[in-house]
This record gives sequence, structure tokens and C-alpha cells, in this order.
Amino acid sequence: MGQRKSGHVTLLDIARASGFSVSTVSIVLSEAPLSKNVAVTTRARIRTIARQLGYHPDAYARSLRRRSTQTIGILAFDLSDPFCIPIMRGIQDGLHAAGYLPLVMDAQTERKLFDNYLHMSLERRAEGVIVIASWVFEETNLLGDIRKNNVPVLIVGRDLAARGISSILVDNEAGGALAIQHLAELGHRRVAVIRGPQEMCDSEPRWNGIRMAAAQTGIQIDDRLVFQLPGLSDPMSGFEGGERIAKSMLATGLPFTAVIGFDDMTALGVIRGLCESGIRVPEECSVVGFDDVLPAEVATPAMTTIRQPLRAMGLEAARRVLEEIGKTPRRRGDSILHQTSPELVVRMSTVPPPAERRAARSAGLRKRSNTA
Amino acid sequence: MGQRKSGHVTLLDIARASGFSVSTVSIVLSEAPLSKNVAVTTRARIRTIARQLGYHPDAYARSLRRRSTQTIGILAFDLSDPFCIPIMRGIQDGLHAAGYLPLVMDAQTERKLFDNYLHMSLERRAEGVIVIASWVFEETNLLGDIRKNNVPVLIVGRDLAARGISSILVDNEAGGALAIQHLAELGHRRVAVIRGPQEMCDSEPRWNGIRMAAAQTGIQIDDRLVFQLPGLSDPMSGFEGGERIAKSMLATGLPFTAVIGFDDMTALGVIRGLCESGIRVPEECSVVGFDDVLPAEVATPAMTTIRQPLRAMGLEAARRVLEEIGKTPRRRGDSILHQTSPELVVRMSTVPPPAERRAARSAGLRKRSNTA
DNA sequence: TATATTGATTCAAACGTTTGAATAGCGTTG
DNA sequence: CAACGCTATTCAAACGTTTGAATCAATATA
Repeated sequence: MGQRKSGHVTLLDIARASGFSVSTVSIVLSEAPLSKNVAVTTRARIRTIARQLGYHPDAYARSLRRRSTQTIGILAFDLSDPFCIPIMRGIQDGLHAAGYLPLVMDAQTERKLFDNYLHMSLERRAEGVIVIASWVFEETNLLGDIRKNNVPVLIVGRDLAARGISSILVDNEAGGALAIQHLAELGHRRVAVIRGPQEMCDSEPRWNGIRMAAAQTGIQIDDRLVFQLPGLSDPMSGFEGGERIAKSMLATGLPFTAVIGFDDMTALGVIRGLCESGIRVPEECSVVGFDDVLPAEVATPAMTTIRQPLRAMGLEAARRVLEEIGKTPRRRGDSILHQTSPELVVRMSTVPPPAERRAARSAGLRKRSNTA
Repeated sequence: MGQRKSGHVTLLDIARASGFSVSTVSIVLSEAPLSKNVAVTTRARIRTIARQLGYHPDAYARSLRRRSTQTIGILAFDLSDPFCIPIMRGIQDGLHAAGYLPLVMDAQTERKLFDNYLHMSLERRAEGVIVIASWVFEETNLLGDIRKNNVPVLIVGRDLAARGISSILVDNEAGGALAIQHLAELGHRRVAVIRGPQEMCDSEPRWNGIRMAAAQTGIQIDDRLVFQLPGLSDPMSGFEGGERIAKSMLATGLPFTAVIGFDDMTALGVIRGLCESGIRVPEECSVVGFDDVLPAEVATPAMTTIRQPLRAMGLEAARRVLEEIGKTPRRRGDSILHQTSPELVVRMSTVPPPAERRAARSAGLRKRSNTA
């Protein structure tokens, strides 16, 4: 067989086997412009031999010589968070179309791993880096290192435009507003809210959106029914937080007919907590989530939520980073914040509040979709 | 700054800036054995300059020269299937400990992408390949190509040992048995079953396990209450299939007090289908899943399921593939099927059947855990 | 004083590609 | 027949590392 010491078939192997020079073989197999000057018979011969031996060009040698790796580093803060997946999918699709390969890395919410992988992105000569982030990564100084090497960076899910990094994220304020408007339309007046952890940049604007839209729709939110999620990195922590807080809500003794969870996992936790305390969702209490991740979709009752256009955000991220690569370092655009529009997805976890139920039902207010 | 034409800082840059030769710089920065012969002052000088310029060794040049990439290709059939994630996590952890980098690729259930990525694994000189598979990939002939290049392959989630590929998967028969034994202990006698799609190798043994254990526990399964999932690649198809089949079950008019879903997504679909038909879970009907993926854990009621030790399977995969790499091609072990033990996780979706409920409750039979 | 020994550093070749420039053969044209 | 233009192919250098062997002082040993 064509095995040399390295175990992989090389151009030299094919050159020897075919009687042509390495150059010719390279020109043919890489379909270089020159290859149209190569005799058809030669081309055929070289090609068949290559196939026979199972030749695959060495990406390392090639990239070294071509000085381009066609690779973008994707640094996800935690792949086990279902939030990341559709974004990744979008990025991947965007890159694939342009012939780029995503170099996927999962930081597992560990700062050290994150830094490691950022290093690797540089060593692997990623031509750009997309970070899918939550709050876990404060200003790792490596981002400076990346800059120093002229690699465009982009972050999705967090606003670092102020620090000079292009960012893509959902319009949290609009999202918060959508949630409470939906509840208002259903007739809810007493709404409990779970805010996100302080470390997370989504928390504040989302809450602002809720507050402002509440004021507009005449809902007043009782401070005692506003809770805050602690900041832990485990994707289950949102769920457990929601479960625990739901019980705290009931413990206040205050009346409420709906809960807005910071995100879907939190909201699922709320549902669990309420059910365990004997409160039925949605009959006795409505629940709204945020994100629209898979578990929210397949839970029963299916959860009403504010969808983030995650895939689209990934696509946009890919588009933008490729665009930056095209430019010369000097001509790189300023870092921009790109906000995407959230979308209300009405499912089964929200209904009119108990008191109004009968009236509303006969008024035909309950249009809803079951699935995504 | 240290920018040369390539935009990345190289050894040559540091050599120039420090006055030493490229060799010395390399020896110092790569901490080669020879570096203990290098004067301490020299070492310090080189190191600080490297740091100043933001040097990162070029993985391409390095791998080319060292003839080792420290890379393992991980080919997941669909990252948006929550099943994949814990396996990946396990693989990643296993590789990381050995200083290897996973090259994650998401085939998105598309045959073409799968083939593409398999190519890439070869071009990127992955030293081994781990495939996380379901049924989608019949004998893609590229696997032969991989063999030709002496790259050890391993598949998790599918048994291809017969075709000469080491495989890791759960003991489906034992899993199926666990499910029905659990229901039997709760007192169920009329159990409906949803089998997996024919294309999937888990389907048959899982069903065998159910049948055999059913016979042993004296349960007889009515053929008319055995259904089969069609084989589609979308991760939601299991869910939708379950939902649809749940309604078919009810349509038979036959009595049943529990359902075993082929996997968690199917079982979640069953719950949805039953609820929409007014049947309450678990009060009127128990449901058991398989896999133990995140959505099953955070649904309410939390789902009783047969857990696959996914993370452990990933770890084992990493261990095994690294082991193979260590050996010379000749000495590579035969492909082995490694079966892992499933585990019953009792949550809230299973209770004694309606008729027995009262008796059982007073007998203290309802020990259960809420969370994982 | 010649010869090892050691310590600090450098030479030069190699890894597998790509590619601008060179070469050789050969027919056409002025 | 010299000059040119094709076509088909090869040369050789380069990409950024690593590393066995070489170099060169300076010191220790014979």
C-alpha cells in the first residue's frame, strides 16, 4: 500500500506511483489554475492513483503554505445549555456556505478551559473567533491577545460593544415587554417576576422592559413578588432556582396569577415548584419563559415563551465575522451592537387568570398554537 | 509591533528581537529537553519578549514537523439531539486529560455533511475518530478510507462490531427489562409499548428485553398495544411520533395503565398526547422513557426513565481510542462491543395503576426521588 | 600542550504543500 | 532559421516549526 512512515499518503507517494513530479500532482489534485495546462491523460492517471491510494491532502501542510486555515473558532460557554445549540447551528450553516470550518470548543462554564481554548484558537490560527457567552467570562485578558494578533472577535449573547467587541444579542427590553403585554391581554393583573442573576447582562434590560410595559398596560408589579436568581453556572441552577423561588412566592401569601421566569429553565423550575405545592399550571397560574429552548417546547403543558431567534443570530454572527476577515486590519469596522427581535410564542402555559376564565372563554380569546 | 506579513508573530520575529537564533528560541519556548542547557538569562529574555509580542506557536507548522496533531475527530450525528451532549462531554473530558483536542463536527443528520466531515477528519490528520451515531449512517464507504489511513475508529450508540468497528452502547435488553420490571413492581398489568424505528439498532434488543422480562413477571403484552416509531431524522420526530401514537393507543379502546416509550423524546410526546386527550399522567397512566436526557428531567411531572450512562460512555470512548493510538497499527486489538449498564431512574411519571393506588399508598410503596 | 568534557548556541534538514519561474519540446510565423 | 508562442512539465523556494548533529568557547583532565 501507499503507507509511508507517517502512515498517511502524500503527494510524493502519488508522484512516485505515477511517474510525474510532485508539482504536477499537486497542481492536478488541488485543481490549481495551472491544471488546465496539464494533459487530460495525465490528469486522469494522477486522479485515479490518488483515489486508489486513498489520498487526502494534509490540511496542516496546505494551510501552512497557503497561509490561510479557513477556520473560525467557536467558543461556547456551555454546550450542555440548550441555548447554545441553535446558535451553533446557525454559525455552522453560515460558515459552511463560505467554505469555512467551525472549530467548536466547549468551555463547560469553566474559566480555565475558556482561556485554554482561546489560546488554542490562536495556535490553530483561527481567522476569527465567535464567543457564545453568558456572564461567566469577565474580561479575560486573553481577548487582548487575540486583538494583538489581528483576529476579529464577535460575541453573541452578551453586550461587549462598549469594550470594543462586536456583539449580537436579542432586544431584551422588547422581549420583557412582550411577555407582560401578553399576560396583560389575557387579563392578568398580579404578576410575579423572577429576574436574572446580576452578573448577567440580560437581566437588567429584560426587567426594564417588563417594568415599563407593565406601567403602560396598567399592571403594577408588587416588589414583594419580584425575585432574583442567584448567579451559578450550572444549566440546572436556573431550574432549581425557579423551583425554589416558586415556593418562596407562595410563602409570601400574596396573590398572583402569573409568573414571568427569567428564562425557560427557570420557568420550567417554577412550574415544578408550583405543581409540587399543589398549584396547577396553567389553570391556577400562568407561566412565561424566555429563549424558547427544546425542553420548553416538549414539556406538557408546552410553555409560552419569548423566543430568541437563536439560529438567525448564529447566521448573523458568521456573516459578520467573515465580513471582517475580508477587510484589511486597518479598515475593520467599529464594533457594533446588533439587536435582534424577540418573538412571542404562545403555547399552553398561559391562560386568562382564574377569575376571568369563564368570561374570556366564551369571548373566544383563547387562540393558541400547540407546537413551535 | 511584531506583525509580519502573515499577521502572526513567529519564532523568527522573536529571534530578531532577542538576538538569538530561531533554534534557541524554539527550544526555549517549546520547553524541549535541550532547554535545560540554555542559560537562565537567555531563557528569561526570550520568554519575556515572546510574551510582549503575544507569540503563540503555530499549531500547523508544529504538527507538520512533529507529525502528530494531538487531535481526535468527534463526529456527532446531530448536536441538537440532547442525547449527544453528555457523550461529547465525556469524550472531551477524557481527551483533555490526555492533552488531546476534540475536533467537534455536527453532521446535522445529513449524510452529505457526515461524509464531508469524515473527509475533513482525515485532512486534518485526526489521529482517531469517534462517531456518535444513530441509524442515519449506513455503511458510508468513507469508513473504509479511514481504515486505509490507519486511523482507529470507534462508534458510540450503535453496534458495528460485526463490521469491524469497536462499539460502545448501552445494554438495551437490560434497559428494556428494567422498564417493565419497574412497572410490574408498581402493579401494572396492561402496558403499551412504543418500539423504536426499524433502522435503529437499539430498537430490537430493547423490545426483546421488554418482552422477556414481561414474560417473567407475568405481564402479557397485547400486540395491539405495541406500536412502532417511523424512522425520521429530526429530533422532534420522536416527540411528534409519541404524541400521535398516544392518540392511536386511546383510539384502540383497549385498556392500559402504563406506556413505555422508545426514548425520552417519544415518552414526552406520549405525555403530551395523553394530556391532550384528557388523560392525566401519572394519575391515570404511567409513562417510562429511555436515555435520561435533560428535557425528561425538567419536565413536570419529572419523567421516570432508563438512564444511559452517557458521560461514562464518552469517557470510555476516549479512553479506548487513545489506547488504540498508542499501539502500532499491527498490534491493534480486535473491534469489541462494549455494553454499559442502564439504570432505572424513578421520578414522578410512574405510580401504581389507578385500581391499586389506594392499597399501594398505604403499603408505603411509593418511594421515589424527585431529581436526578 | 593535547584531549576530553561540558555548556551554550546555531546549522541545516525535514515535515507536505503550493506556486512563480524555469525548462523543454514543438509547431508557426516573419 | 531565428524568434516567438504554445503546451506540458518540473525546479526550487517558501510557509513556521523541531531536532540531531555541528560548532565553539571555556574549563577540566591526562
